[in-house]
Amino acid sequence: MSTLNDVAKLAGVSTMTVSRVINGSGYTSPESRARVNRAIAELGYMPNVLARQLRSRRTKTLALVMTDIANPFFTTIARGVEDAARPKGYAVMFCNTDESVDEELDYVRVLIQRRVDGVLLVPASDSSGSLELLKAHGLPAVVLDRRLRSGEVDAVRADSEGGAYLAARHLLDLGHREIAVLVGPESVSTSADRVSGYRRAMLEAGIDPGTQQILFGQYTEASGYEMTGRLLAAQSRPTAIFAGNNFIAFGAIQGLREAGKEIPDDISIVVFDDLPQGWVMPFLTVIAQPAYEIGRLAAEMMIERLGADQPLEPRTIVLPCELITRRSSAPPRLRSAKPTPATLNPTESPA
Amino acid sequence: MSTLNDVAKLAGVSTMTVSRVINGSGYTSPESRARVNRAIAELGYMPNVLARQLRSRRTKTLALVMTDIANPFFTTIARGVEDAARPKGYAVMFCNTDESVDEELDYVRVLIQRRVDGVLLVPASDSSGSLELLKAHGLPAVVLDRRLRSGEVDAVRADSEGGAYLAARHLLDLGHREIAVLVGPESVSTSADRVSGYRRAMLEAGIDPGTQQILFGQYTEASGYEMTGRLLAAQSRPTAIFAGNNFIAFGAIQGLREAGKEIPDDISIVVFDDLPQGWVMPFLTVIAQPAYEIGRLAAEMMIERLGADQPLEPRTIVLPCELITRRSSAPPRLRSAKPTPATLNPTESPA
DNA sequence: CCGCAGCATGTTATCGTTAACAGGCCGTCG
DNA sequence: CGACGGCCTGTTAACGATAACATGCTGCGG
Repeated sequence: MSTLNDVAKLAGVSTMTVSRVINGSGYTSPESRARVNRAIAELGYMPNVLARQLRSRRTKTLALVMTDIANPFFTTIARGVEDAARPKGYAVMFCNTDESVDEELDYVRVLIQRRVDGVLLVPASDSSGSLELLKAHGLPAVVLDRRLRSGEVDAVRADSEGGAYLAARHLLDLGHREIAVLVGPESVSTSADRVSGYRRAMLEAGIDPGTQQILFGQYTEASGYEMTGRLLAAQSRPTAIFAGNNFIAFGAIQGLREAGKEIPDDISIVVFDDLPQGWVMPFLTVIAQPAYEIGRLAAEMMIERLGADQPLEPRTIVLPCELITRRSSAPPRLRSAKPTPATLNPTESPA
Repeated sequence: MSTLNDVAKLAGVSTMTVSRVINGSGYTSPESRARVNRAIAELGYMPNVLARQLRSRRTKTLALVMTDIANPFFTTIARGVEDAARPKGYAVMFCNTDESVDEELDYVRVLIQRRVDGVLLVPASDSSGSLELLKAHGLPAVVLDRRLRSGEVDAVRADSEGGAYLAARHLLDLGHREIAVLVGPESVSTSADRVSGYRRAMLEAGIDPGTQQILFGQYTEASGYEMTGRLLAAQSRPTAIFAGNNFIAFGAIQGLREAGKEIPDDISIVVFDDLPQGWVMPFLTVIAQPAYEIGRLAAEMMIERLGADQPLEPRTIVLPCELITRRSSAPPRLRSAKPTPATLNPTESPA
């Protein structure tokens, strides 16, 4: 494996001249450039990225640490990150924590050891210590998707409270008065915020949220299924469900189907998070988050910070959500007419 | 960010002693160990992986370059690779080429520059030059899934010829005499081999493969759909289809459904590649490849080679495929009894 | 008492690159 | 003519770790 030095010898110049030609930095004569390029071609020289990174103290690498790489919401964020980072010469490492604080810390340690330039973090918990660890080693971070108590850090997220308000508002407008809520862990800000937004809409409509079923669980299909079971076993009979994310919705739909409930005839459902083509997409009424934008903006924020001469003040960006009305929500108790076959109707196998 | 040197100073020893304590190499007294560990804890020291890798000339990193990261066959291989590599202290970089030779070469160049220890490659083509480039820079490679003309390299793959033979044999045993074949590009060895195995079975059964429809396309859903269209437009009327991989099968199923063909009543289908739970899985008769094993063995082969004192001879491992009979294949023209609802019946939304 | 093996530690050079600084040459301007 | 600024190149010293070798101590056998 040839080195800068080999190239320099062959071209009859110093290593610095070779380095300057390769990086296009400093002054080089057209003549040197030609000789160096010829030598590079002849040797099939490839720069050693490790040495470069060690010396320059920059790896041109960002990391995206997220809680569930199987969730289209996060893969969409990942695409946004990558699309913003690549053109600026940054590589991206993707890390999956499965909502585990320990995994998150393990990854953060690895990232520090690899000297990534910055970390984009979807925190598994408010108190993992990851941010402190990063700060202690001088790595900048941007927090994605979730709020943290400490505001001393860049953050990009969607307006969960506002989105949930839209969802509840939509169901109220349709005439629903008993609206159950199924969300993730109470300790995760998105859950809390989505419940807040829901509460605000209910209060505005003159309904006491205390009379409603609000269940906290996990952001998983299994948990959605289980919560739906509890919902249906209870006394009250909600005419609509607000599902806190797409996976909870899958579980809920499965549970409702098994219980013989038709959507939206027997029960309406509105979901936080849209889904890409090929999933259950054309059916569900959703609150769409600008996932791609969240990823893109977070990466841009990070890169801007890395390029800044002096330390920047922490910034927070909150993006609005959008209600997309489809066929899973309708006025309550529409027992007479059946506008659609009313089952899930998944037309295509995913590909 | 503290360094070995900082730790050494604080502990009152030399950097080498610290290095030895951290790596557990050479002799160290319990006393030094204690002092060093205390200093490490106090400083929150984390080793600089870049410097370590540069000096030791090993990155403890493998790369898996594959042609379609969305295909469960390859993600299963990836799991096998990771599970074999992790316990031995190797990290794995995953690279997706989308069957493009240019992307493949780009990745190979990046991997050389990053000085990965070895590359596991699913070649996009027989003649990309990737292997030559790797060899020129002294990086060992293992070729996965596909045959290459040059046999001078480690290789792990499934027995496509034998698997295809099983598939054809199965359909012949059911009584089919007109069996169409839809596969990927003729230039990819797996396509060629699957057609060979099919041919052998047909000849054995006294049928001239020349009378059959054998279509080459891409290993994609779109191509499967398109080829199925051509199939149905032709004169001959196959009673069975042998699909060269899972995505081709998806396209074919879609095409058959649109043409009003029921599976397996009107037409049987056998597919190369099994699918994980949650897909169309419990329905399709498949030739299952030991994907996980392919990945695991390839990684083990590579790690063995990296640890060997002297150069090893190139080795090739070919693993057998398995026929798993399910509901998509049946005797031809069973118009009378309908044992199943006979449509695809996808029960669950994927999660 | 000497030599040698086993333990423990330190010194020096190096991995391959770039940052920082130091010229040297040429032309131009005061 | 000397100073100065734009070009071009080279030298030296890192970046943070480990390989290789050197050294010094202890205890044991001959």
